[in-house]
Amino acid sequence: MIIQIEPQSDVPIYTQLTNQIIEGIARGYMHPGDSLPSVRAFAADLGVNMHTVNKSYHELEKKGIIRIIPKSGAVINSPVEISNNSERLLEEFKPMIAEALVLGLDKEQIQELVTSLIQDIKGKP
Amino acid sequence: MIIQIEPQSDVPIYTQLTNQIIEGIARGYMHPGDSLPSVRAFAADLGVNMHTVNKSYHELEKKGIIRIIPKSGAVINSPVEISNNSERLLEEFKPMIAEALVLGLDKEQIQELVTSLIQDIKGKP
DNA sequence: AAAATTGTTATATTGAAAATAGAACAGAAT
DNA sequence: ATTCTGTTCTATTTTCAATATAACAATTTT
Repeated sequence: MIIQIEPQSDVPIYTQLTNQIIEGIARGYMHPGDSLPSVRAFAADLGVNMHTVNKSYHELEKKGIIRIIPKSGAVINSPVEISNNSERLLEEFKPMIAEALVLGLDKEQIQELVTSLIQDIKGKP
Repeated sequence: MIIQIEPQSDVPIYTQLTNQIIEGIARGYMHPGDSLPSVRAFAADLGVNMHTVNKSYHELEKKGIIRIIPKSGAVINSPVEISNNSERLLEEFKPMIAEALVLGLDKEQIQELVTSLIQDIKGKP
């Protein structure tokens, strides 16, 4: 799985990494039960610092997407063992929905946008 | 319209302000053509610095939601005079959709989430 | 059993961003 | 004419992002 980091971006490196790992799982490049690379190996691979990868892993753990086993590694959780995050998801989605509405999109157009994104992600290639 | 700033939050004050203004417009508390308060008055009202409000206004202008008329004020744009932002919206939505998928939500559940948010916002009270 | 690898923790430094503060300017509104 | 507007400038403080080492203890590998 290919990760592309843009050091110049205004979005922090650890967030870029978090998002791309999530997208990689969503696309099926990685599966529940799989281990993520060690923070050191991954950092060396990406050319970033170990702590930057570590921060990303802990962000993923906070979201419930992986579990970090001390002195061992990071493992991708299966959806069934993830606690209910609908509350947090709602709060994360709200600003975007509001923005789309203000920009003039109606309900159907927003649903189309969501649908096309889901198909883009799930229709792997 | 009531704005609530949480200084302790990890999301910057100017972003909190931007999001709440957007939500306020989406909810119909403010309308296209309306003027936003002056940066000074708003800042005094919120108990924050003038430049923080100014930064929020420029963020809103970048999104196309308001226009800033030099030496005059900030005015809410109508949707029709907003250029096409679908490209940026797609990029903003993607990480959230991917996260929702990884957390185990299927297409229908995500659509439901979006629908409930839209109804919450548009069904004013 | 010994060596290597793991995540963790701690400290330190650098650079950028966030937020505040005060001041001054020129155009607009009253 | 006075006030108010957004703009611009400089400056400071604080926080965050990122890097850099180093050391520790437990797990894995050899």
